[in-house]
Amino acid sequence: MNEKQKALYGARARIIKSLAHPARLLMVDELAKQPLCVCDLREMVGSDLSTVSKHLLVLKNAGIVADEKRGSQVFYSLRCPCVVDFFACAEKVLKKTANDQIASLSGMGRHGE
Amino acid sequence: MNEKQKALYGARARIIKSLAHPARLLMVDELAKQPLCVCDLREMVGSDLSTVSKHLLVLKNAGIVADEKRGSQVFYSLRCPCVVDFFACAEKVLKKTANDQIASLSGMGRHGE
DNA sequence: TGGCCATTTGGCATAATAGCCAAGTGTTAG
DNA sequence: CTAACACTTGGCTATTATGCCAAATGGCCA
Repeated sequence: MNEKQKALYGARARIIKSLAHPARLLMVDELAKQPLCVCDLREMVGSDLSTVSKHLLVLKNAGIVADEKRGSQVFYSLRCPCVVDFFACAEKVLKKTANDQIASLSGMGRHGE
Repeated sequence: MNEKQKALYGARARIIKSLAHPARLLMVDELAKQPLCVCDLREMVGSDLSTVSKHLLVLKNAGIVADEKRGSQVFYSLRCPCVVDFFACAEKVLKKTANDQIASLSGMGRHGE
């Protein structure tokens, strides 16, 4: 892995890593429908407000969401809607894994495992 | 976030998290072209063999790759090629971030920042 | 069988994350 | 000005991830 590759994959990894958390995925999912303020998201996630705020900072630093102040509230919105496509792929992986497990079970008598 | 959601987003997060590392992204990128053995990947990544092996275990546990023993070697292959689509989206995020930064620079005189 | 090769596993030190509470900042209302 | 609200930041601890070395495993060939 040369310097150029290190920079390229490092940048990609930072973005993907910012999504790699259940609460942040939920927030992205909700923000795909409409912009929401922190307190809305706090209710959905169910964690401490400071925790939610920090998760949003992670997403913001990665360029996933944008923040906009409206009065005393801060609304977050999805900057790149393509990230929700990650869900479909994750679902495919899960489904394939489940299918393969079932297949290996029904094939047990014939070719071991 | 109720129990059902927790399970759903937790499962998705586990998959995405398994990809959230530069070395693993490189390996996925290479495996998208062809199956490779651990020693091939070790050369590409440039880390210790044991490190590469552990990265592959992470990907395997997430269902991203499959392993197949051929003689004394172990070949890994991509189980769900859709994961490479993550790259395109990550690229979009990076590009948009770069564009927005340029835009904010040229707009500086007019609306501050 | 002995030895070599490819790979995995154990162990450990270091670093990064997560999440809570408490304190700080900024905004609106009275 | 003060109080209440929305949010962010600091600080701390617990958990998890990373990556190396060394040792263990499994296959292949003389």
